[in-house]
This record gives sequence, C-alpha cells and structure tokens, in this order.
Amino acid sequence: MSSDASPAPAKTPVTLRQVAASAGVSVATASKALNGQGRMTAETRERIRETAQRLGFRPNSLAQSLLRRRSFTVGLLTNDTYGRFSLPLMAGVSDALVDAGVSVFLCNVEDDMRLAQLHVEAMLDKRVDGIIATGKRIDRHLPVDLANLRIPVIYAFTQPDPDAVGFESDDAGGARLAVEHFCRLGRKRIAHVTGPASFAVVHERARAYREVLAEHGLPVAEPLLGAWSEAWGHEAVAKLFDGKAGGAGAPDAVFCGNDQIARGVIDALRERGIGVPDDVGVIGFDNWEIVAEATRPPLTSVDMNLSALGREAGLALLSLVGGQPAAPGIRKLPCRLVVRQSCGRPPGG
Amino acid sequence: MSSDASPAPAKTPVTLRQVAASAGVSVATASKALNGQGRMTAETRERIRETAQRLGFRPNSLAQSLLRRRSFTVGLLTNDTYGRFSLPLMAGVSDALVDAGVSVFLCNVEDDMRLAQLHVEAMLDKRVDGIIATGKRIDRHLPVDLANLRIPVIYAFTQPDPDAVGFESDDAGGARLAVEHFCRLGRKRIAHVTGPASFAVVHERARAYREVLAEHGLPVAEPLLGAWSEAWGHEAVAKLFDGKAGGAGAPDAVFCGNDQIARGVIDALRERGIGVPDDVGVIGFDNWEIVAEATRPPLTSVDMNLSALGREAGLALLSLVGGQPAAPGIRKLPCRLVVRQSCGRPPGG
DNA sequence: GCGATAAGAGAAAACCTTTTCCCAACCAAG
DNA sequence: CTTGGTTGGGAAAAGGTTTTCTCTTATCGC
Repeated sequence: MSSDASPAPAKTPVTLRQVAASAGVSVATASKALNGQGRMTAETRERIRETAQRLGFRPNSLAQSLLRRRSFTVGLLTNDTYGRFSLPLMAGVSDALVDAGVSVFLCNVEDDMRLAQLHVEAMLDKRVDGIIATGKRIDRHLPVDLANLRIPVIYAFTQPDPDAVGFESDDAGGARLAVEHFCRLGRKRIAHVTGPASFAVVHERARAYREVLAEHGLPVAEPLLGAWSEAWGHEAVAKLFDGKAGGAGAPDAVFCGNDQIARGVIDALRERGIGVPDDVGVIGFDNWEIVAEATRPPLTSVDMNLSALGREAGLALLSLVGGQPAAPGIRKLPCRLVVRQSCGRPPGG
Repeated sequence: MSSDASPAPAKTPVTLRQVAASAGVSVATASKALNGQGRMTAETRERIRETAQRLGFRPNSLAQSLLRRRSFTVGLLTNDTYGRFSLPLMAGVSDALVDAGVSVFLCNVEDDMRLAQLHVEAMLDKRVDGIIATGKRIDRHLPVDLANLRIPVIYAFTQPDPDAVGFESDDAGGARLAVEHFCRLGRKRIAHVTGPASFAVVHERARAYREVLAEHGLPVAEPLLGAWSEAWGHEAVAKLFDGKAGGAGAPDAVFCGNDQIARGVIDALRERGIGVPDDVGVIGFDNWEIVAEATRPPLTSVDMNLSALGREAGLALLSLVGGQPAAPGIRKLPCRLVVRQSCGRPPGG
C-alpha cells in the first residue's frame, strides 16, 4: 500500500505552535480551542481540533507543570523492595492515582539514609505533588525525615511523623476476627503463636487475643513469642503439645502471627498425627496466598487489605494535594478473614 | 533557643532569580556560576555559590527538562505487580539509574490493554527519556505495542519486539548448572520435574537437562510436566517412586522447575521416609529465599540474578538515551547456583 | 596614548503551554 | 454618524532555567 494510514511517528513531538501554524491561527487560539476555553466560532474550534488530531499533538506535560506548579507526579518511598507488604500497597496507590493522571515515582531506599536523602531530593527537584511513605514495618520510621517538606506526605503501613496522616491495618481487629471465629466454631483452648517481642503488632494482636478469650470466658494461655518463620511454628507445636498427648491441656486451636508460622504449625501437627482441622484448627495472618493455598489443608488467614489501604492512601494524598485539609493522626483500616479449610466448620454446619 | 539554625523550609521553592538578586548579579551569571560555566572572578562565583547554599536553592528540574528536552525520568512498565520476579528486577533498575539522577515511574498495567495504553501515553506526555518493559513471563508480550515510540525501549524478562534490545536470564545455562552439579556429586539417575508445556522456559531447561545427561552418558528420563505448585511436586514424587521402592529405577536426584515444586518434592520424599539429600538430592529454580530457606533441608536452587539483570537493563537504557547505538537482539545473562543442603556434598567432601 | 585583546557580566532567546489583556470589526441603538 | 456592546482572535507575559550573543571595561604591547 502506498498510502500509509499510521499516525506517522514523528522524530520530535508535535508542539502547539505547529498545530496553530497548520490551522492558520495563533498559539493562544489553538490552546483555547483544545482546552474548551475562550470564544471563537465552532468552526474554528473544530478545525483546530482536527488539525491537532491529525498531527498527533499531545501537550508537553513538562511545560504545563512548569506553569501550573503542579507536576501530576507523586513519589512512593519504601524500604521494602523485596517484601510482599509493599507490593499490594503500591498497586493500590497506583490504581487510585492513575485515573487522576498522576504517575508514581518508585523509590526504594532500603535502610540507607544517604540513599533515602538522595531520592527525596530528586523527587523534590522534580516537583512531585506529594509523597507516600511506606515500609516493611508498621512500627518503624523510614531512614529519612519527611516532616517539613512543604509538600503533603501520607504514611501507609509505616510509622508517621507526628502531625502527619497515616494509614494502618487494624491488627487488633484482625486478631479479633480470627479468635472470634474460633470461638464461634466452639474451640475452647485457643493458643497464640506469634513473632518476636520487638514488633509492635505482636503485642497488639496478643492483646486482642487475650481480650476476646476473656470476653468468652475461655482460658488465656500466654502467647508464644518467637520468630516469623516456619521453623518457629514447628518448635511452638512441640512446646504446646509435648507431654500432653491427646491431652487435657493441649490446644484445640492455634492462632498464628503469620502464615509462615501457621504453615510450620500445620506441618508439625501432621507429623504428630494430629488432624487439622478436626483435632486442631489453625488460622494464620497476612493471607499470603502462595503460602496459604499451598498449605495442606489450605490455610484460613487474616488479610490486611493492603491494596485497599494503598488506595485510601493515594486518595488521601490526592485530596491533600488538592488543598483539602486533613486531620493528622492514624486511620486504621479493617482486616478481613479469608476462610479456607484449616479452621474447621461450625458444629452445626 | 531563639536562633533557629534550620534551613527554614520555604513555603515556595527559591528560584535562580532570587539567588541572583540576593547575590547582586544577573540570572545568567548566577546560572553560570552554579554550573561551572562561563568566565567570572573566582570571588564572584564563590559568592553566588554561598548565596545559593544559604537560600537552599535547588534548580527546578521541570524547567531544566523543558529546555534540555530530557527529563531524567524513565518508565518501568510491568504486568507483574504481585509477582516476585519483577521486584528484584525493579530494584536493580532503580539502583542502576539513581546514580545518574534518573527517577523511575512505576506503571503496573496488569493485562489490561486500555490501562497499558493509558500509562504509556501518560509517560510519553511526561517526556520520559525511555521505557523499560518487564513482565512475569519471558515468553509473552506486554499488552501494548512499544515498537514505534521515538524513545528508546529496553525489554527485561519479557518478550521484546523485533529490532529491540532485550535482556533475559540464561535458563538453559541455569539448568546446566544444576544438572552438572548433580553429575559432579556422582548422582546417576537424575529426574526433572517442571511446569506446564505452555511455558517456553520449560522446554529450554528440559533441553539443557537432556544435553547434560547425554554428555555424561547418563540415562535421560522424560521430564515430568505439570504445574508450578507444591501439589504437583507431591504428585510427581508419586509418579517417580511408586512401585520402585528402594528401587533400581528410582531417581537419586530431582531437578525441579521452581522452588515450590522442589518444596513439594522434598516434603513428599520425607513423608515416604526417603532421605534428602542422602538418598535423593533436590535442586530447585528461582532461589526464592523465603521458600528455599524454610525447606527442610534448605534448598539448593538456581538464582536467575534478576537484580543484576535489572541493572544491566537500566544501564543499557541509559546508554541508549545517551545516544549510543545498540545492536538489537536478546542478551542472556548467566544464572548462579546457590548451594544449600538439599543436594548433598561431593563424595570426597 | 592608542588600538587590540581579553575578561567579566548582562540581555535576550529558547523550551512549550496557559491565561490575561487587548484590539479590530461588526452590529444595533440613539 | 456616533456610541456602546459584543464577538472572534491575537499579543504578550508567566513559569525557571540554560546558552548564546553582546556590551563594557580593564589590561597589554607598542
């Protein structure tokens, strides 16, 4: 075919000036025509629109940003590149922003102050409209101070500065969901195996665990604190069940601090010939699907709704950038229990 | 303290004009002083530098970009938000670019053509210097055509357009590493359990597996194709060992297509009372640390060096943006065997 | 002391778009 | 025929930086 209908990939982008020249008007008129501003004959407006279309004109976002003092760009700062927490969160953020035409700079700072500073300065130089800070631990600060930045900052799943807006998952609420589910199923001796004492969430979840058991008049066993690993799940089973074979004191349910511990617990129980969920129910935390679904039986787990959390954070930043004031403080978003087969069915069901 | 030494977070960024006014020179001179251009007395230059420092001047990157027609910004397009492949890759990319002052727009497009188009246009409008395309499958295209974009595009861990530059891991080489390691350890009957036939890497690794066995004069069992899951690892063990108890035909080594399959294989072997690595050695693929290290015994696995791959891709894009030509085609980067305890030690060791 | 040269610094254009202000023309009313 | 209002469209400034060109002044050799 000699007539090529493709939009002719120009070497250099088409400018408004070229559109104006081609349509035989001034750049001012062209701009107004394309933005629906100003007054002109419908015919002129349409002619300019068609010309722009034909030439494949797209306004230079840099020039617009310079003028509007708004870059339609935000920075996402994280120290959790490899982790699985920041990923769904990032997806949620991006999802909330893409429809507003806002792009996201991803900045992984590890735990390196120098790198963090470098990235923040780069973002500031590029005139990001705002920053979302996130990390792998809800109870730790990023290795950089974002307090006096003259652009809005939102914290998600990481410790906010005072007077800042932060979003977190409601860990205590999530723990309640799990333990109450066990109670509803008629479990009586519910144990809690969780991570190290140095994590704030460990205490928060343990507190909720104790509260729910007390509310139901059930015995409260001291939570077992260890590591966030399968190996610790194994060990914990030994502690819980040794010397109590078939026993009076042995738990009939284990609420675990994460899915890896739960996996270790289930594997250890199977090795001891203890049936899951018939003899002992197990619930995990994080709902890390690749683990929860590979567990035998598939693991019931608390999902922190991180993607929704990211969305909320993105929308909050957008509103802050738009000039809406926001009360500082931490907003907790509810968790959700994903029921699979490791916790058993209700007696009547 | 009444004297506040902090750099006074200005409500609005300080401009070069303000620096110039404060130093009593023109903007032109100020610009030249700060960039080491032009001719002026060392004293003038120093005075301007100090003024800029004192005022906390940082050049507006938007204005610079507009003028230089270079935004020091690249787009990273992926359809693998939740996956573990793109993450180390992204970290490598970011790492390679941060030192050049280049920031990365993260764009997750899932498998949505409309979303992909939207993101690409947003990036083009924002005048990114180039794009890195990555994905969850090495043998699939992203849901968008990046072929005629008038900015450089590099493909990493995803199928490149013809005439484009792509980086991939050398899967065949990785498979060789694993199988040759088994050979060195004196294993004679090496099985291969891997993923579905629809994946190109399955065939590539299987071919290498066959080649190495042939080179060593060992019997080649037909690779077992299934799913990328633990469950399939279990099943495969049944297929491999049923009816061959302690047997002549049973394998003494299993090379697995990923770490999850390997995990399933090891668990199934333990359930059968078959010792790992004493009776059967196991090697996985991907070196997904959280799985490989939780396996009992810890899993030897092939690492695709995705972070290095990301670095290479980033550097290649940088050089393309800088005007250096690059020959189109696919560059394969070597894998690396991470030896843990699931494969056994050499007879002499 | 004079022309040539170099040094130091500023004016202005360029990058691209948006917006405000202004101008010319046209129409209707007085 | 003037006046006042409206309509269609353009000129110019703004946003912040870089770079080229130009201008002034000082220095040097003769």
